[in-house]
Amino acid sequence: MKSITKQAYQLMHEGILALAEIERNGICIDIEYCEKAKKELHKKIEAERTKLYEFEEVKQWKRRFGVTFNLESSHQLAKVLYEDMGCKPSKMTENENPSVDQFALESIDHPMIRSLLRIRQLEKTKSTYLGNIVRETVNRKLHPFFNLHTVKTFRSSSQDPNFQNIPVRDPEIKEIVRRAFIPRPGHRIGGSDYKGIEVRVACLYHQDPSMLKYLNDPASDMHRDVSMDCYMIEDTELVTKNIRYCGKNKFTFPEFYGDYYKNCAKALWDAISQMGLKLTDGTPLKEHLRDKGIKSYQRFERHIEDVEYRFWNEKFPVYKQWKEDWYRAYEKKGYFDTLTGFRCSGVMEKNDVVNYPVQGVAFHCLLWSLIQLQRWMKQEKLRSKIIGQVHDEITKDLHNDEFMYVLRNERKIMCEDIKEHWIWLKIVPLDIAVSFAGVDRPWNEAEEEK
DNA sequence: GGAACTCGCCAC
DNA sequence: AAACGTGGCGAGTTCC
Repeated sequence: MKSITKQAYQLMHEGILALAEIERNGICIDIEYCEKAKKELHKKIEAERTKLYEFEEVKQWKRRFGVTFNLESSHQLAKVLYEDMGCKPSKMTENENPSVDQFALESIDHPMIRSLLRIRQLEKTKSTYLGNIVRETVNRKLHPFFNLHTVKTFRSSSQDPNFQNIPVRDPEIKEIVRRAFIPRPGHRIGGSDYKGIEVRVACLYHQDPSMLKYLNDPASDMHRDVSMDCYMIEDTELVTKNIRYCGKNKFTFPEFYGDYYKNCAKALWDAISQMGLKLTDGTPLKEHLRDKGIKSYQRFERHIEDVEYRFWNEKFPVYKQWKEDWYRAYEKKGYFDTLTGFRCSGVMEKNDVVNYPVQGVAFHCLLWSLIQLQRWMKQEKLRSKIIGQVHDEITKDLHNDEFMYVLRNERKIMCEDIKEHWIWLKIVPLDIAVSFAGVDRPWNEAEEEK
C-alpha cells in the first residue's frame, strides 16, 4: 500500500503530463544504420558460432541433446559444464541451481566459454537493443514510454523500448547501440545528470557531518579516500582513476545499499587482476598490498572487515545511527514518509526501508526539474526538445542556436530554483554534468562539456 | 497457443 | 543474525 500527500499528487500529475509531451517529441533514429548494424552483427554471430561448433565439448553437447540442442539454453549449458565436463559451479542461482551467468563462467578459463559469452553479448545487442529500436520506430522517430506508477520506490520506469538501460559502460557495445540515436537536423544530442544525487539526498535524511563536509569541500573526495583505505594507499598522488572507481563501485555504493565486507572484499580483490590495477608510479596493486603485509585473500578480507568497521563507526557514525532510528520508527509505525510527501507502507526488509526514501526522492529532484524545463521550453516555443529521462539525467535534442540558452536555464532550474521549491535541499550543494555530441553527430559521440 | 516461470543482462 | 536497492526484456522452458 502506498499513499501520498497533495504536493506529492501534484508532482505526479504534472510529471506524467510532462513525460507525455516528451514521449510525443520522440527521438530521431538512423534506421538505415540500424539495419546495416543488425546485418553486421548477424555475420559476426555466425562467424563466432562456426568457431564454437569446432570445440569437442560442443560436439558432445550436440550428441547429448540431439534435435533440442540449443546454444542459448542455460539449462543445457549447466548440464554440459557441471555434469559432463566436471566443472565446479562457483555460485548458485536464486533457486539454488548451478549458475551459468557471466560471473560463474569467468572462473572457468576455457576458450569455448569466452566464445559463448561473446555470442550472448552480440545477440543481446542485436535483438534487445537494435531489434527493439527498429520495431518501435515510426516515421524515423522512436517514442519510448515513461511510467510513474510502476515502481515501489516512486521512481519511474520506461518501456517499448526501455530508454533507461541503453548500453554505455562497454565501449564497443555503446558505440554500436548509441550510434542509432541521432539529433534533428542542425541539433545536438546529449544530456545533463545530477552528480551523486543519491549520496546528497541520503545526507538530507541523516545529516552526517563528515559526509556533509565531503560534499561541501570541493578539494575533498570521499570516493578517493575510501579507495585509499581499501587498497592501503597513503599518498593521494598514487591513486588512479580506476582505483577510485573500484572504491566507489565495489565498496562505498554496495555498503550504502546494505551489502557487507565479504562481498565487497571479493569484488575489490577480483578487480585488481581483472582491471590490472596499478598505482600511478606503475607498481602493480597486488605487489603493493604484499608490501603492506597482505599476502593472501584471507588477509585482504580481514582488512576490508576493518575498513567496513571504520567506515560506519568512525567515518559516518551519524549515517549508521540514522539507519537504525529510521528502521525502528518504521517497525513502530508500519510506514515511513519521504521528504517529497510519499508514504511507503507494507512489509519491507531493513535494506528496503533505508533505501527507498533515498532512491525515490533523488528521482523526484530530477522529475521536478524536468517539469520546469519542459514547461519553459514549450513557453519559449523552442525547436529544442527533451527526448527522455534516466532517473538522474535529462536527455535532450538541442538546436545549435539555442544550445547555451537552454543549458544556462537548465542549470538554474536543476541547481538553484529547486532549492526554493524544496527548502530542505539547501543543506547540500547540487551540481550537474553535461554531455553532448556535436551538431548533426550521433549520440555515441557525446562528450562531457567543460 | 498463451501464461507463468527461470535465468541472464542492460541501466541507474 | 544476515548480508545489494530499483526496473525492462529476450530466450528457454514448463504447464495448462
